[in-house]
Amino acid sequence: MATPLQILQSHRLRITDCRLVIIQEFLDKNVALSHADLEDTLNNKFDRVTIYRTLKTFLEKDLIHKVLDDSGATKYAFCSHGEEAHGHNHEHVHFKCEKCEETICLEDISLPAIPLPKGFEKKEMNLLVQGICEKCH
Amino acid sequence: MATPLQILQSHRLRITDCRLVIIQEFLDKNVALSHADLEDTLNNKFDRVTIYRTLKTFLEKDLIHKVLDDSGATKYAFCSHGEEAHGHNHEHVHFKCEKCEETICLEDISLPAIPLPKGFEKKEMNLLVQGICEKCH
DNA sequence: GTTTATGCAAATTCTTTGCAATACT
DNA sequence: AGTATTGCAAAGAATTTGCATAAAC
Repeated sequence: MATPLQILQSHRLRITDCRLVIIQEFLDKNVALSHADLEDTLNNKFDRVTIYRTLKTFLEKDLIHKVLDDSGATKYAFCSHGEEAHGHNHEHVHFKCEKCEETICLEDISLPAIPLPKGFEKKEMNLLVQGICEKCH
Repeated sequence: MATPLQILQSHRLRITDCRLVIIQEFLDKNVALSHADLEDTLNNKFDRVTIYRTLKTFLEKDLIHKVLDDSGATKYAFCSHGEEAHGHNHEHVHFKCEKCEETICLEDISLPAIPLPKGFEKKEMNLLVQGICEKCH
């Protein structure tokens, strides 16, 4: 289990407070987080803009990935360690609870192959399941 | 095949130019459209706000549904006729092309059941496949 | 010392709200 | 006539950009 420091180092990113704290957040909460979520939690410790730029950098370095959401807010989740290991796993299954609004990655669930029409080439698949989560039942 | 007029009537919505034209757009282009897409096509024929409100109304009446997208823009697609017939089909498969950026509904493809962990209850499923579409190959 | 990240201000874009005028039934 | 929809103005989110300061390497 890598630490925030190790994660930054292995991605050749400069070590800064903001980056360390945001990675820690993703590791602690195991849910998808939006910019607003982070801003709330970090409670003005860092500038709004810095958080945006940190997320952008992490996205570019494949440290986090976008999580689909129909609420309009862009959410991000930490890329799991399996993904880091062998390049990238472009199959994501997420579950969003309609009550608590939390989105979690269902990492153990693998997506079956989808038979695409002729001429279509798949690069990435994202499945979003919405419903009621275990905690809210 | 229902006309825009018939569609509005069957949903007990008032017949207005903006609504007719937007439904026609959805029927013509068979792709998911964002507010900006509509604004561009309708080229200032209707106010920005009116388009927002029309989309909201159509969403509430289940005439259109949100299409997941990781670009930040909210996209909408017309609900197919099958859906209208028996309430609502909450399983959507969409394909988004990374080149032309178009998103189409793959209506014929059905989603396999996903085995969720205990305590999770599924209400809706959305699969977004990204890659290269037939036209862009 | 050089490069990169941060904070602040401000600009853009996206979306919603209030209200009077207009169109629909 | 009565109710719902539209357009305009303006407010409110969400996100991006520029630039000087500060921190990382």
